[in-house]
Amino acid sequence: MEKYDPARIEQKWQQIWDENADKWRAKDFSDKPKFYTLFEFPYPSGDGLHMGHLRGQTAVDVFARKKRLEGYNVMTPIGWDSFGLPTENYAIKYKIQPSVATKENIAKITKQEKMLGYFLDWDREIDTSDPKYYRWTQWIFLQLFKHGLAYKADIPINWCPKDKIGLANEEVIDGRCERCGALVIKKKVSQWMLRITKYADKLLDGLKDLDFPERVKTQQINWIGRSKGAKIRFDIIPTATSVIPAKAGIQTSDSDWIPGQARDDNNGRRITDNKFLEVFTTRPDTLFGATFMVVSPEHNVISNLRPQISNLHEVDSYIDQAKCKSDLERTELNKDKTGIEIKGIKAVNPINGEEIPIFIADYVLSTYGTGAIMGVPAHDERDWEFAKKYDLEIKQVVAPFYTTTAGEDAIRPDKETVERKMICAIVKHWKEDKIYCLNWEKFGWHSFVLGGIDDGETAEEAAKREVIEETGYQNIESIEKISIVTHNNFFARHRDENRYSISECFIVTLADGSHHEPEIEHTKNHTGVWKDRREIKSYLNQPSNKYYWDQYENGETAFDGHGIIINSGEFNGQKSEDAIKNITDKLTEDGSGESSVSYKLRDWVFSRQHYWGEPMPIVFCQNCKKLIENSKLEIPNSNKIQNQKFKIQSHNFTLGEIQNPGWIALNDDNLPLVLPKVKHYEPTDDGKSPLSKMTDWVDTTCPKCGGPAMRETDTMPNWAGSSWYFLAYALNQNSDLKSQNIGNTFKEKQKELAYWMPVDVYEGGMEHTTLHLLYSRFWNEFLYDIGVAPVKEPYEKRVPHGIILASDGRKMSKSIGNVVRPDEIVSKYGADTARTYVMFMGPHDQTLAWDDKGISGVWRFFKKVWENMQKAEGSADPKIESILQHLIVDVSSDIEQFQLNTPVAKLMEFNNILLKQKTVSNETKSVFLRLLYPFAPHLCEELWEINKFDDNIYLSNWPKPDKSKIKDEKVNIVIQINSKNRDIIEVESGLADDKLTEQAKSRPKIKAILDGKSISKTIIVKNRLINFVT
RNA sequence: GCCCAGGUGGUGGAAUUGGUAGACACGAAGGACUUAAAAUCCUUUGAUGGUAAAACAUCGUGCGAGUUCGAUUCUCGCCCUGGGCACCA
Repeated sequence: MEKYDPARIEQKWQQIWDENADKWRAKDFSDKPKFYTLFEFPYPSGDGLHMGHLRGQTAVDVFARKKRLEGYNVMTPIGWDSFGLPTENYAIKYKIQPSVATKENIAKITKQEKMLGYFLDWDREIDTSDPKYYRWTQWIFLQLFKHGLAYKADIPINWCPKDKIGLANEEVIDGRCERCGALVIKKKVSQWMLRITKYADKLLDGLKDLDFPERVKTQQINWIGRSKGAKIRFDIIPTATSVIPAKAGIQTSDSDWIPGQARDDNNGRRITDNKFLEVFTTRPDTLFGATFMVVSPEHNVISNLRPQISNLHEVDSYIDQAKCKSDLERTELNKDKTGIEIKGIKAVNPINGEEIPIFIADYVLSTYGTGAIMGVPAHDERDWEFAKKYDLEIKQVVAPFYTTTAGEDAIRPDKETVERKMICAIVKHWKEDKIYCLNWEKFGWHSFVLGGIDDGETAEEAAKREVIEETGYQNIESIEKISIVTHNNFFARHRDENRYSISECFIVTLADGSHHEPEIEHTKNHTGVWKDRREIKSYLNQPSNKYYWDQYENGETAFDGHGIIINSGEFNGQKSEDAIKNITDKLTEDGSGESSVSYKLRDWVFSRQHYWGEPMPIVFCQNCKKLIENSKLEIPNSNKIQNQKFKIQSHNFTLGEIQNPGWIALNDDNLPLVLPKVKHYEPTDDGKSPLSKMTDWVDTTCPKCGGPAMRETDTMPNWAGSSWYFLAYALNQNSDLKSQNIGNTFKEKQKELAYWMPVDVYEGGMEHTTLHLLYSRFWNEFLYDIGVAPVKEPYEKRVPHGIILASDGRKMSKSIGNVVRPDEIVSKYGADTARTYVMFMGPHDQTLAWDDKGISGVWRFFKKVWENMQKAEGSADPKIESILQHLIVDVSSDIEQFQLNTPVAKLMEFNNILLKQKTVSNETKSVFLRLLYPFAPHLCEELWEINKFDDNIYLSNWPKPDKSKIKDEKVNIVIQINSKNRDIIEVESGLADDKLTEQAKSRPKIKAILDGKSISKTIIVKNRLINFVT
């Protein structure tokens, strides 16, 4: 027998598979059922493949190889996501053309891919930076534009004032430029945006039927963040000292628009009015509690009302400061809220006419809702903090409501309900860390001191009186109110009536221990007990008391739950749920608000001021701009996605062109708009893409009117190319899509698309859940709406993988120097070992720290497989055959669920059994090799050949279990007494309960323990355990 | 801070989804083979107590409570680690 030599056999089989690719590669319209597997295509960086690729791609290859043996026509395509920052930075640093660097990197990674022995559809290879590919990306962008889903807006970017370049978030470290360390500021830049928000509901609905892990769905749902509520308009009035001149110097334009959900109409324009401030809230029921308003620093109310603002200087400097902070820094809850009042104006609460101050504060983001909020400190935590800091009124309008619906305290419909005003007192010991509690023995209640408020008495007076009466302690040192009032509804057994209590809570500190025995009339239902502070939480069993204790212990906070409306005029007594509707209705009637839906999802910033990306196939034409603006054309307001044409004079304009006056799409025939070569890849001093320096490229003619026009010099973000690549694979464009008319080709390839889509399994990193996965679903749904994509949802099933950390538990990073690369392992142990070990390391969807110590285990495993599979043929051992059938079932279902560590363990276990055998039957060898094959294809292929089995293993069939070979088995049954393991017996599987009980009781050990005890209960779990409870 | 995960021996992990916790593998210790090393093979390996050795007993799945005959698994509260937070891919 030769030695196991992976280097030799891996090369040999890779060549054979390559030469016979026709036999296993995906074919359009094969007789076999199709199966489309997909992994996230790699970014061809200079570093080559990393561990994440190895993990993801191996999992897909294992799965796909099994599927092929099961008779599917499996596609596992590969391509390159090659536009992006790292290559551009590399180009700047080494003065190499990005396209050249990309080609080199692709060649390098291709070699690595082949070395790992993956079955890949190389005939479908794509490259996002190839003009043959990106002409389609450009075409899709134009479709989005034509359908009114692309628009220009002023969006802040990270700007390094020293280097004079825009920075990616990643390039900003602690608010400073990664390269030069200068403080980064926000600079507004006119950018292309995609209206993904218009697809928010579709993206939510689409999730329902998809086979995505729950956590992926939840994360997308939360990211989209749909919330129902109301828009409410607060009039703005001048304070006594200033007067607002009508519409003074106020302009309405698109550039005022801040992305988000603040729009009423569908054409990207915001109706700006200086006379009111619009807020979005999910809690219109708290409107009476609004005691101030806050606008974000970006809000246009500031620029619109400059003449009225009396402290402009202060306001402006605050805005400047806010520019330096990221959203993350601004919203950090533990940080001190900052803000200042805008003096000279006030807002009027539309529900009660109250005049309230307006603040500017950076904890309000311009990107969510309308960029302005009503401050309801009693019922919102952030507002609470802000109000505390700036000493603003806190007005409770919702009372926590505790109602008892079960048990002896449940409300009884046959009894009268009596409303009472109550107090609750947390009585503190004068010296020790103890609280005085009441134990209502007869009723089972544990509470603080409770009592009613008598006529003519204030709540505080009542609290003092009740404390003295009920506890007998005479001297109160201090009394302090907890601001939130609660409502409670329950059956009061001690009074035989339903009680509706409105309860206030006081913290009463005793001065000393001077004590008179309380009168019996006050204490007949309960006894008083001093409880240690730490025991209180578990001692109390009255919900409102628990709430008060929580407020006392952890400090008072806003009550943000639903409850009963108070201090709200005609809405008093309503439940929050009803008041939300009723107050919204009232506002709608008055014209000062309406119900509305808001999303956390924001529109997609689609521009980059960089070189290495897809050029935007669009030009700016002054003539056309004037033509459109002078036409005074009304922009239709429709939710439908349609490609509407608008005729102005002799020209047809698309919806996008009407919405973005002057911006004219290139004709399809002019695609691709090829990225021109430039001398320098650095952005210009004013932050524009290096393309802007190429005046002979920028200056062009308008495809619409033929007049002079300028090209857009921004490029698309890296996400663009990856948002439709799954369709590109199905298009199989390398075979016959050389030079056809772009606009029609998608339609001509409908059959191919319909055959392959949707992707059956999409494997990828958890870190892509909210961006790439959502963006690509958006594009696909859009393409579906315009009749290009055959299915609504592109991915049937999503399988996430966890990242592989370095052995030190940190992310692998070149700068730390803790990177391990797949190459190193392959060259040492071979591809089969590398593949199998990375599967064996741990559950596929979990984060793992790399540890190369374990590799030798897989290596030894394969050496033993090598020997076992070359043992002399022997007759089949029925015991081993039986175990083998279980192995088939287990390995099959594990692989199907992408649980790829356990099948390896089970195969090892079986191999260890074979180790003890002198001979192995051909049947066992054949099944075992096929089960191991997806993990270690080269090894199994070689052993298949050595055993002279038919054909090649890659053309064989996936084994099926043969039930007739499964023998009746013995099982071990644990005998427990009171759930403690006491003994274990072996019986035949499926033994009847009474026989098992008998056998178990007859065991001497069990007998001894059970002696003299009576068994109250016997619990039997089939084939697992028997438990005697005494 | 917000959203989503995870926490089990010295290490990576397993556990039929509420039923023998630690499969499989690494590492370590001892032994065999060898002039020696590597490779290979055999034995032991959660902790503590116990025994000459066993038997056996107690504890043990981040911490604290709860539900249950029984909890790594379910519920609540807390601590820690990782992923994402919109211009990295």
